This record gives sequence, structure tokens and C-alpha cells, in this order.
Amino acid sequence: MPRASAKTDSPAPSSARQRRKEARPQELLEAALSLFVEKGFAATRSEEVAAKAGVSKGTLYLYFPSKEELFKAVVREALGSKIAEGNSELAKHQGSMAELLTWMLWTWWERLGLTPAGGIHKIMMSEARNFPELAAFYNDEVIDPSCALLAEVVRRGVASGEFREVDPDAAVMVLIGPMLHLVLHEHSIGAAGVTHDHKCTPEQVLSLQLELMFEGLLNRPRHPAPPRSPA
Amino acid sequence: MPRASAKTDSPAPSSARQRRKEARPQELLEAALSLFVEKGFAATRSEEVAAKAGVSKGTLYLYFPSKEELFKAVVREALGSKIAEGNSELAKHQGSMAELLTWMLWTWWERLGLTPAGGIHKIMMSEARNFPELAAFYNDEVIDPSCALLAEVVRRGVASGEFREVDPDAAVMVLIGPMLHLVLHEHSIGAAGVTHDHKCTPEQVLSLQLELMFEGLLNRPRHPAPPRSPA
DNA sequence: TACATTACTGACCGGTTAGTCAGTTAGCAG
DNA sequence: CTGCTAACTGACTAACCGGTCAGTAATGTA
Repeated sequence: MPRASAKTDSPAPSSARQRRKEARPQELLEAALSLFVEKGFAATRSEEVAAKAGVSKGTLYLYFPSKEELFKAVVREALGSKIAEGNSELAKHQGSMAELLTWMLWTWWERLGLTPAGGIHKIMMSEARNFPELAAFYNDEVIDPSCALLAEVVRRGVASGEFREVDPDAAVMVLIGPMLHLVLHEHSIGAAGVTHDHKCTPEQVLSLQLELMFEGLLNRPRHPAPPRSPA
Repeated sequence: MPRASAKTDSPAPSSARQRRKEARPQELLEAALSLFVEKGFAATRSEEVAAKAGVSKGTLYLYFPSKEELFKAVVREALGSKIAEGNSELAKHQGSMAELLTWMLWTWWERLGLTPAGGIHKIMMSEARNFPELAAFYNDEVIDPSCALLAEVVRRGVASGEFREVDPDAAVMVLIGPMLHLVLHEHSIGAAGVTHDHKCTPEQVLSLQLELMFEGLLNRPRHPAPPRSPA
């Protein structure tokens, strides 16, 4: 494939047309994210995505080889950097693991839970069984790294004696469960026309979740034994 | 199951053929439930449902006017009786609220969590936005009563001094969050072909959840007083 | 002007599926 | 057996949608 006229190989977008070409993927990804979150993956027509981005269907397929690849790109775009962000936070953090956990969960809620990005998790829950490849992708790229990150925080807390001896992987599930449940609810039943009397705000729940969790997680010597599992 | 002779106000179906006609709706609903749970509503072909029930597609449309009506019938059928079951437990329970909560959550997990009935929650999460009417129904008939029941348990625990002063509604969300998250995960990504190294079993998570929750929930005096939990 | 390249278009193709309906079969009465 | 009816069938229709590609328009070059 011949490069234009070897004059300027620097990728300076000079014309409006070329600037559009650079901006297209972003525009398409934004359109796709909002439509996927609103309608789900299977129910969103590729032509809708294109129309919302102001182009025709053919153009969409110039930038993304298939609808599935478009979805993967949306996920990478929306979540990819966030996990790396958390990992670097772990590296440079100096204080207690409880502080770090609190920061991570609150940040996750503010930057992902409340945004359309949070809807991606609901999409995956809904469509995983019909698109196993996407499920595997999401599992590898998002779930496993996220859980590994949080488990590492718990592990360090246990190692330093800050936390009691708990299984880090199980603790992670307990930590993220309420938040993910809240997000899923907001994006499904909460997003339907259901007039659910919000007896408590998500922030209240998250706050109580952290409070109760640390009460149970922190290593307080000579505390009374917890009630055992079922009879 | 064969309720042929039970009918008194209408002529009892005498032939095998007529008995089949009476059993057909049930058979179709059962087939539809398992397929909807497995694949979701939109992705389940009506011919599949018919085939699983041992009839042809045309027969399905003799009993249900549309796929959507079939879906509604499935949900109503599966939800029907399960609601009131838990309420009676609260009335007749004598022990501590911690015991009752533990029993309720474990029982919910064993009897609903991994059965097809638990999959209905996943269906509702997936399809709520496409069926606002069903979402409202599910919210009113299932979610609100369940939350109210658990909140009442927490409220009594707080009132008796067994639990610390927490907002009951927020506490309910913290309690059920991890379990619902587990159920949804098992029915979606966990059920896809994803080779997720199960670092911990759902039972481990639930056990830890209860343990940590009570550590944070129980009203422990400053002085090392003996807990009322069974040694 | 003429020509080349790049960005884009939208009609079209192939495959899928909800819903229909003319026709077939099972059971039964006379 | 003959005919009648209820239960059932599956080929068919109409609509939908992911993906393609021959063609068009905009821009640059000379």
C-alpha cells in the first residue's frame, strides 16, 4: 500500500477531513457504549451505533472488523486504564491497607459505578452465555485483574497483621458484592420505569458496607468469636 | 402432577390426548423457564421451547399468544408461591436475630440460589429495561417484600440490643449484595465456557460474608463480655 | 484541467426467526 | 367402517440485521 506522497510522514492532521478520521474511533466508541448500556449488546444494531456517531454503517466496519470487536474495544476504552490505575496506586501507597481499600472502593463507585462504564458489567451479566468469547475476554481483561488487585491488598493486610486471617479471594467477593449488586440494580430494574422508593442511597450502603466490613476484618485482639455457619 | 380427576367443576379429561392438552401449558412453561434462564429471553427461539416440550412451534402458539406473553407466564408461574414462604419463618422464630439471618441467607442460597428459580433474577436483570411492566411486577412482588422482611429482622436485632445501631435498609443491601452477586455470576459468566479458576467456592464466600458481617454487626460491649453466640 | 488517493456511502446479500395457516392425524360416536 | 372434531404440524412469509463492496465525493497534486 503506497503511502501518500512521502512528503510528510508525520501524522499531523491538516485537513478537517483527516481530523475527523482521527476522531471517528472515539466517536464510534462513545456511541456504542451508550447504546450497549441502554439496550444490551445483541439488541443494539450496528447501524444505530453508526447513526449515533453521525456516519453510515459501512464506515463503522472500516474502523472495527465486527460488532464483537467493537464491543471489546468499548470495554478496553472504558475499563482498560482503570485497572492499571489501581495497580499503580497499590505500588505507591504508603498508608494502611484499610485506607487503600476504602479509597479504591469509593473511587470505583465514583468513577465507574455512577458512569455508563458501570453498565458494562450489566451487559456482560446479560450476554455472557450467548457470547462466550466476550465472556472470556471480559473475565481475562477485567474481572481477574480487578479481583487479583483487591486480593493482593487484602493479602498484604493479612501479612502485616492489620487484617485477620481470611481467605483473600473470598474476602474480595464479599467486598465487591454489594457494590456490583447496586450497580446492576441501577442499570436494570432501577433504570426501568420502576418507581422504587429509595429507602437509602447507594452512598449510604457503601459507607455502611465499609464500616461493617472493617469491623469484621480488622485484627482486634481478644475479640469474641463469631457465630458459626449453619447448624 | 396429573390433576385429571381433581377437577370437579368441569368434565374430567378422559383420554390420554386430553390429559396431554391439560399438561401442555405446564410442560411448555418448564421448558421455557430453563431455556430463558440459560439463554435469556431474546436469544431463546420459540421453536426451541416447543421442541423441548415435545411439540411443534405451532402448538406453542395455540397456548400462548406471543413469546412475550409466554415470558410473563413463566415469571408469574415461577414466582407465584415463593413469596410468602419466608414471612412465616419470621413469625415463628424464637432464637436470636443473628441465627435467623444466618438461617435465612443459607436457606435462600441452597433453595433458590443455584436452582432455575435463582436464574429468574438474572433474567429480570437482563430484560427489565425491555419489559418495564414485568420489572415493576417483580419489584413489587419479590424485591420489596424480601427487603422488607430482612429489614424487619435487622430492626428487631437493633431494638433488642443484639445489633449495633445501623440503618436496616442499608444493612439489607450489604447483606444480600454478595449473595445476589454470586448468583448472577454463576448464571452468567460462571455458566459460560469461561475457565475461571474457582479460587473459592460460593459457600466459602457466603460463610465469610456472614462471619465478617456479624463481627461488624453484633453489639460488642467495650469490656470483653461473653458473646451470646453458641460456643 | 486531469488524475490519484482517501473517506465514506447505502443498496444488497445471506442467514435468522416470530408468527401464520392450510393441511394432517388421533380419537371417538354412530 | 364412515365421518366428525379437536389437537397438532411444519412449510411458509415477512421482517430484521450483521457484514460486504462497488460506487461516490472530497481532497490533494501537478
